[in-house]
Amino acid sequence: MWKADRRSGKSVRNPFSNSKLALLRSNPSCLRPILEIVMSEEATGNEYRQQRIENMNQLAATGFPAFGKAFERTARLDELHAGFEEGRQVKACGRIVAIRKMGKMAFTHISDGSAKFQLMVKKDLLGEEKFAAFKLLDLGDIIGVEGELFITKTEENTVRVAEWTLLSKALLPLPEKFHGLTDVETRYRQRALDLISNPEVMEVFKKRTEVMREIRNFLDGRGYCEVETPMLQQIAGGAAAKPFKAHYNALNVDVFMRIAPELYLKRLIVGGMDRVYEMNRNFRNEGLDRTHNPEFTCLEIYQAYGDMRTMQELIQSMFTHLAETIFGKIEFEWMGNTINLQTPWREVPYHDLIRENLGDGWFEKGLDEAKAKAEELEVHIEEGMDFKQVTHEIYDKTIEGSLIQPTFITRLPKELVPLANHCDDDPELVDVFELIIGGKEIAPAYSELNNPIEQRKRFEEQADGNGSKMDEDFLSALEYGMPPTGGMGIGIDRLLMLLTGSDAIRDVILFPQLKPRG
RNA sequence: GGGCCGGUAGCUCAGUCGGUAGAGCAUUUGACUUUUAAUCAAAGGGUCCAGGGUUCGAGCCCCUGCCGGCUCACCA
Repeated sequence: MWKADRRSGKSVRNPFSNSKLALLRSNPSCLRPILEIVMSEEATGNEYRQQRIENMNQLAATGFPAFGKAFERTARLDELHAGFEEGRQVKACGRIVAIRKMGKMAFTHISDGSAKFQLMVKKDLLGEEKFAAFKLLDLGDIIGVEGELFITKTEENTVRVAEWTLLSKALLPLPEKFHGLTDVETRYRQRALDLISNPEVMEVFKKRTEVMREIRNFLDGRGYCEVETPMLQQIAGGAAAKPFKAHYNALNVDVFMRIAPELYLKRLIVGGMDRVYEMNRNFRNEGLDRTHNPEFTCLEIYQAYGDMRTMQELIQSMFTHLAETIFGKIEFEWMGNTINLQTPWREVPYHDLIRENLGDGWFEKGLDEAKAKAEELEVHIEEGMDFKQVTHEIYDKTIEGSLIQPTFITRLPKELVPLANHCDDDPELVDVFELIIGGKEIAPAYSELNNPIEQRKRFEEQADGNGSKMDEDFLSALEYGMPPTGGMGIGIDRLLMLLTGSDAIRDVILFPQLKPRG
């Protein structure tokens, strides 16, 4: 009777194979759960899930309940490999990621996210019942085992299993073992599956954790103090970007997810916190592509009595430190280029870079000549752009992307960077750098503007008559006096793309933003 | 937003000229005590992204939509 699936009318397999019948004979009470499932109208799902539920019930009936309790292991699997010692009795656990069953023995690989480890299960060691039950395990199940370490003929570290227990039953099948999960959409939507079946993905995210920890170590070691400033802001300042909007009921005010922590960190500098940094999420209500996610992680650092040069030294030391301590190398492959982080990095003033690429006489040219050159380079120029804007457009579209090795662009025109101090020798230029690596902007740094009158003026220009956007609290903080300050912002996700050789920001963010599935 | 490409079994992918829906892995059954993409034999498994249209007949051709990838543009 259980052969008939009422829903489809199709036949289903007889769940009672010979080996299973052997189990049933020894414990007839296990018939009940099997029948409940097989006969149940609720028994839905695909063939695999159905099969695994049957296996689960048979395991439960023979003394292996499907969802166990905490398991005290001797060590994690990577530690087990590291401290391998033949003959040692150990307890180990993990998810079954490969299984090779034979008549009276089986080999299995378990993985706990740190490493894989081979298990050998033999009938004569376990006894008939426990061995038969072991053969009911499915790929993906999580088990704990106890046994002796030894090395196989093929010289692989292995546990000879004397006891085992089921810790968690996997009801859904894992992706194919050889190709893993490659469907990009499924990988992002079901990151857990991605992590289980693609070890290199796990590796990237472990590196992410290490990098963030090491950044903190590095900065803490230099006396920088990590702080947390508001994510919910009533005025979204510190950058020019569209914010996400929310409403705070208790105060009946609209609030914004922050687009940058800058204005709060500067308040702390005013308050006397000498060296501060914040490494956390920013939110920008903008497009989504290979290098942009609406929430992204940014490291902002401010140092009182410093300037752009302070930041220049800091970022070179920090990046090479990360490269050497975490990755053990100084060269990285990224987006088809080899990038060498060996310091000192090249520094070139903006105007020199332009002349280098567009000719010595570039800044003597007129607007029409510049536009003609833009056209020649297939750079689109908007109506009404002036000479500086045309120049910058050409820079943006053709020069920046060609700077593969780390390059500091300095002495930018003040129009491009409204929140920085001007250069001592030229009020038209600002004392900043933009760090370009692999043709991508990685970090800007400023000698911060600390003149409150000038700051107010620039805010007013930026707000364009919309007074409600002015952060008056910040301006009055500045009026109490902010020391000369060096500041820098580093896009952590992009840094991680570089260090891990990832081409897409989604590959370094665990749960990237996706459209809802229709 | 524009252009191009894609969505077929749990996974990875084929699918010819429009004519019975295919393979490998996985699953099930049988064999198997040193395997490791185990092996050997057999079997089962499909909302061909969705909805329309053309046609005697559509996975395939046409239209619309959804989701994704690449790319260009925009925004910063």
